[in-house]
Amino acid sequence: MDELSRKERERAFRRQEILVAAMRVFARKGFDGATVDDIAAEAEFSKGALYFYFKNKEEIFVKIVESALEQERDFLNEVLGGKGNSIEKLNRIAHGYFGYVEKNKDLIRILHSESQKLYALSKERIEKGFIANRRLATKSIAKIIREGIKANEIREVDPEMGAIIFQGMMTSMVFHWLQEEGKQGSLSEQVVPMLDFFLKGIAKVKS
Amino acid sequence: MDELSRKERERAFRRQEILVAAMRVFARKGFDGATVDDIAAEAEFSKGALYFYFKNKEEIFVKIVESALEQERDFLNEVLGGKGNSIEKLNRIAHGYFGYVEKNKDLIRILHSESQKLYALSKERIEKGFIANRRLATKSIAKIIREGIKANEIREVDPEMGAIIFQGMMTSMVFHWLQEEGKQGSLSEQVVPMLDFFLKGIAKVKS
DNA sequence: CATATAATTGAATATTAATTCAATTTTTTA
DNA sequence: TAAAAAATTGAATTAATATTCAATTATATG
Repeated sequence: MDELSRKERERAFRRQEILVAAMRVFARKGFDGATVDDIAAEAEFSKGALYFYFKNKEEIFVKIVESALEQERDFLNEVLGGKGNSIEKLNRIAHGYFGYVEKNKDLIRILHSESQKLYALSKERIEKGFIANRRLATKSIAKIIREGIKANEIREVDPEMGAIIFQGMMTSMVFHWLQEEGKQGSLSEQVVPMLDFFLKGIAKVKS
Repeated sequence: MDELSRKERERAFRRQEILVAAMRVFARKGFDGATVDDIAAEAEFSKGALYFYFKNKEEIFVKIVESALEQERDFLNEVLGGKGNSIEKLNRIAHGYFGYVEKNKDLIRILHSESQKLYALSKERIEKGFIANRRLATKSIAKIIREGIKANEIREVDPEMGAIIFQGMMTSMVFHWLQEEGKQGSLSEQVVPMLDFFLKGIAKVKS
């Protein structure tokens, strides 16, 4: 039983290795641009082995996207909680998000650039999952802004609108960073002044 | 001579028709997803005719991107000029841009979703062209913000940073709108409140 | 109108890459 | 350690689609 369990762990581990390798290749070349040979080479397996572990190329892609979805959900549940005043919370969300993006660069790149394929291949469940995640974030951020207004820390703005803009701003920063590759420093660095800009715009002016 | 010229006009017109049809197909299916048959069907020509007008599928794509580049340049040169105070100028840029996006939805969708292919296929010239366009816009917007600060219309912010955020905000709105397809109203409508949000954040508070 | 040129077609071919599978190697089991 | 099972390989096959081209039709020219 112990033996069996070890074998299963190893099999799962190899599956995972293949997925990680595939992720790198998809990030570099996109779904159509990446050949199964590319993925096999990156994973240091033969083509045939990939078909032992996965039904086909599409399944590899879908598994990657599925895991991305779960991971994102976990991340959101973690980062959207937390203590402090509203400004601190927004700050922590932004930094958390950028840290998350930096740690999962390949995954994020795939989600950004392959959104069409994602839509074409992924089952409803996945589609809905990502939408639900986004909504969850919007709602949580709006709530923080609303409380910030009550606590006199934030100007009178429409909380929903503020949340959407906050998210849009983060997205566009990530977008910009992904396009520039490694030409610049870390995303977190880049982003501190931008975050300040937003917070200054929204924060109650001291008088 | 007049005859010859008419023939040339017609040939150019047909080339253009093919490009527009291809644009629709690429927007829908991406470069790899779109087959030459798809494009031919959309253009109401046979496959063979496409190869009479263009060397291959790649050339069709590159021509589309090239024209997008020119068009964008023209648009920027037009919209970045204009009179009025700084807030009016920013307002006009945002509305102009959203109008432009709405008029060129397919093109914009291709540029957004096929950025990898674009990078892989397009020659340096094109690559540099788009970067130059972006820089041009950043510089112009920063200048407007700088003048706005001098004129006491805008708070003390870093003009460059403000410009980047302004662009990022517009980009993310467009991104959002493209993803939502026609589920919502026009982009311009959507965007008025968001623009206000940004302008209120940046505008000098009346006291 | 007859001939030459241009435009168009779609079946045939070439290319590329996904998928399969028989053979081989490695690991487990008894 | 020998037989069975699992894992792995890469060459052969299949599938999809880009490209070519000989034949056909339409248009221009004299």
